[in-house]
Amino acid sequence: MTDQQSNRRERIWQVVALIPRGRVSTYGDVARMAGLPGAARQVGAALRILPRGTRIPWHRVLNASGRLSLPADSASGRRQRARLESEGVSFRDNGSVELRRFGWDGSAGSTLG
DNA sequence: GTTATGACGCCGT
DNA sequence: AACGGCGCCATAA
Repeated sequence: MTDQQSNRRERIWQVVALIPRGRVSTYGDVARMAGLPGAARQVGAALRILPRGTRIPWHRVLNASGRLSLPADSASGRRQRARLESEGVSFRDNGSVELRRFGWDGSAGSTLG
């Protein structure tokens, strides 16, 4: 693996690290913010391999529909939801989240759901 | 080099 | 709204 590729991974982590507590983003947006438009799947792959106990707020990344991409019944899925709720993020009955997306600058104010 | 496989996303039906 | 199909990008087999 070239350093380009590990840089790509680290760039993704770096972007995710910027998502403030209580806010969320999407795989696609993270990819774009990392300068990797269209590489949404790579964001998921990068988050999947995070070491245990990482400080990267991986749980703040949702899919474009505003829902968890992790199976809701899985251990990590429940962990993700619990962490989000502990940050004040609330969910609808359908599983979509009710919070604003973290985006570029102040322009991020759209409601997801 | 080819073919699966995914924490994805968009569009048409 | 739900589903399926296809594109996308990197890895693994």
